[in-house]
Amino acid sequence: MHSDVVASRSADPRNGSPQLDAVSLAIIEQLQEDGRRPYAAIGKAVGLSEAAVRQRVQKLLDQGVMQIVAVTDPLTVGFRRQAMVGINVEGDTESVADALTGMSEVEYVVMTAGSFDILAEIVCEDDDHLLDVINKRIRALPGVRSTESFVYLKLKKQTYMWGTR
Amino acid sequence: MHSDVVASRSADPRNGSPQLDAVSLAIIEQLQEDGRRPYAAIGKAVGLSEAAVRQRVQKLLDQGVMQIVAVTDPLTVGFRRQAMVGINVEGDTESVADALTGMSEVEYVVMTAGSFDILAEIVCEDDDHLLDVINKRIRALPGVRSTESFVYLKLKKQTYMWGTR
DNA sequence: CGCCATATCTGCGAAATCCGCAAGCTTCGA
DNA sequence: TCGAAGCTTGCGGATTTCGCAGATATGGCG
Repeated sequence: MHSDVVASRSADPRNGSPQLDAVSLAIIEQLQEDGRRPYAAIGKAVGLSEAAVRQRVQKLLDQGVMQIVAVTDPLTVGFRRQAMVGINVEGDTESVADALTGMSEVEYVVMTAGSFDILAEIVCEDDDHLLDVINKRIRALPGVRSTESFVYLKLKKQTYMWGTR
Repeated sequence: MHSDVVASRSADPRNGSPQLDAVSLAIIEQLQEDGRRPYAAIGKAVGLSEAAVRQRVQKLLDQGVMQIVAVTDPLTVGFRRQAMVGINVEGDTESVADALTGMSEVEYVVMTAGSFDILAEIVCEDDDHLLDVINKRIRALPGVRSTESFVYLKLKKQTYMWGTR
């Protein structure tokens, strides 16, 4: 009675991406609008029973495909300095990325194509802490050729609504 | 109980940053670990009644201080091209940032200090769409002097645990 | 100082939701 | 043809959510 939707669209064979069908996508979209929406309401929206939605959501969480969390703008909340750091690497880029991943001050790490090999977003207590992380810890990583920092002045937008538009 | 805690720390006079006390911070941390955690459990953790937690959470949501949502890695999910775009502006930077905010493909906009005035993260259907957004729409904005793109290859880390470490 | 308005917290029942479980059905692939 | 996987329906019981009434501050203001 419903989903004749496009569905699949894997596009990435390796990477163990657990192929999501259109229904799971729809469930995720529902939870992107409201992470606390009841399973029954989601089921009604995507054409599934409450129990089925519950099972799927649990699996998506277990698999790490999605997480349901509160997000804020640290700057608005009041404390901490934030910055994006562009990094150039010689040698194994991924090992540097992994090292960054291990740092608690680093919230976001992405490998990119362009004049930076890696972009990392870091959140710190204050300017001293920020300076310390960038100069002492990141620049000290083996393979790091150079870095460039962009200190956050103001966050203007932050959404999680891809797929819903 | 009380609050001789630091609290305030606005740093941004306008912007109506609603001063958060230590209790609200603690509530947010709870929801950063699990966006669906029951109010009663949160209350027990932060020392408040269930109803009080409910009220504060509702207010935080209404005020836009936080949002509870499902987050994913679009690349893992399987479709769409992502990129970070660094932008240089001549004239009013904020008006350019506002224009970016209005674009549905733009998920993240932040004004920065450094060799870029603005960083914007964009999520697209495919390469054509990406090219279109960058070259036709962003570069066409009045005041945009230049842009530089960083296409995402792989997301390595993504957390929302500031405050909890 | 006394009073009112606002804000916040607590303590309830009532309603809704979550959760585990079982039985039956369909599909898909070995 | 058999078996695994996934969905549905149905069901209680435990848990959670929700709305409201009654305390308890707190901050003006005359």
